[in-house]
Amino acid sequence: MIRRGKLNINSFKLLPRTFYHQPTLKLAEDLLGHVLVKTTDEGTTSGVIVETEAYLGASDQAAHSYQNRRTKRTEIMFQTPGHVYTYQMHTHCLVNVVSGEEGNPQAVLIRAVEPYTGIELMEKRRPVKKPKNLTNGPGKLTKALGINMSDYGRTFFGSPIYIASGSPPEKERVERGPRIGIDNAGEARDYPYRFWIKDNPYVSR
DNA sequence: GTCTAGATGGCCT
DNA sequence: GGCCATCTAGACA
Repeated sequence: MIRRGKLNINSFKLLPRTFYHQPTLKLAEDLLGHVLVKTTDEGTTSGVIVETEAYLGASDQAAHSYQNRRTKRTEIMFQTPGHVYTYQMHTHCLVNVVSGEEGNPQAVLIRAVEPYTGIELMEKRRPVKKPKNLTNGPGKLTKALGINMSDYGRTFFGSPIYIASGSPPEKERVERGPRIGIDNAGEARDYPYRFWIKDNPYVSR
């Protein structure tokens, strides 16, 4: 059970690096319920991961690393799992967890989180009328948590951006379906690589 | 160098 | 539903 309200951030328990060494689709599902944390000069904010998408690299037309395309941007995807892959999309920054063993450029996009700690700071960074609009999208959550391109290439274990152990949902609370916003990715458009926690109000759609 | 499309979000009608 | 901000990676010349 995740505790609400006041909480000592020192009680966050880092997920070990071994956690990231598993098949990308399983990692995408297993990340649900864990806690994405970011510490900056302004303070610490965190959110429970409630929606993810897997990008399977070489064979996945929707992935930046399709056909093992190796560029300055995708370089980090070729590294060991657990690295941070951030990139700019229009006016926003999106955050991914690098997956797949070294040389296999896969990743998991974090599409939505449920605000957990540091909510005041998040609201200061991202004033919203409806609470759920704080973090119910990949560009929204990065702004609320203060994640940006300076996080590119870090790891999720032992840096200002990390993932702490939370409480994964029951298996029957996990839903799966096609990814969002990749209409021009050929047949990859319909691959069911998106995972989310059923009925969670912070899921993007 | 130039051009284009994009794993989005906010505001408009 | 539509429009567009804002900017960079990637392709091509």
